[in-house]
Amino acid sequence: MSWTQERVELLRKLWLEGLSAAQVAAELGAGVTRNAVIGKIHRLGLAERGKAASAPRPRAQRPARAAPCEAPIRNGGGATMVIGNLALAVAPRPVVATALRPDQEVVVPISMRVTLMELRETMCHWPLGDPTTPEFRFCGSRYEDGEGPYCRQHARIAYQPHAADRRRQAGRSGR
DNA sequence: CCCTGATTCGC
DNA sequence: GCGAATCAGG
Repeated sequence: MSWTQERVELLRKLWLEGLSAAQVAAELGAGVTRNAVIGKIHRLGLAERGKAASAPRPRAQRPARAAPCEAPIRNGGGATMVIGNLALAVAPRPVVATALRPDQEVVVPISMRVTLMELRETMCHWPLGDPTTPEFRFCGSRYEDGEGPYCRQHARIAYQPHAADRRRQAGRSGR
């Protein structure tokens, strides 16, 4: 994602409105980190934002560059989705490939949806919407009992057998 | 632990 | 120019 004129405008607007760098990054959508926002803010000369940020600090020597981390590959064939510098480990097939039937739809009130920055370990990690748009959110519901990465409703969907497996199963066991 | 902005420097 | 890694701090 590059800094197009529109994106720079949105950045400037949100930043001057007082949003934090992380909040601005979340609004700009997946692939934009708060570091990217801060870097751009400085290059644009917007760092002041009226307020004196903090006392001048001497230095911050940058240590040797860390080795690039490997793309996460998890238990038995999860996929990896890479958006910009963000690598999302997608759980194995039941989660990624399960199609929702109408009666399985889980309606998550907009009020309880959260951005990536708002997502906490204790919140449901079920993705909602297109990760490449600023509207992308996570479910954000609290777990029922401190288990798994999903709330009860989404866990039901996530861990049910894949549709193809259900068909195969049905074919095997008769009918 | 959560978060904030600032800075350096390899790319 | 870009932004990850890191720092310093609340």
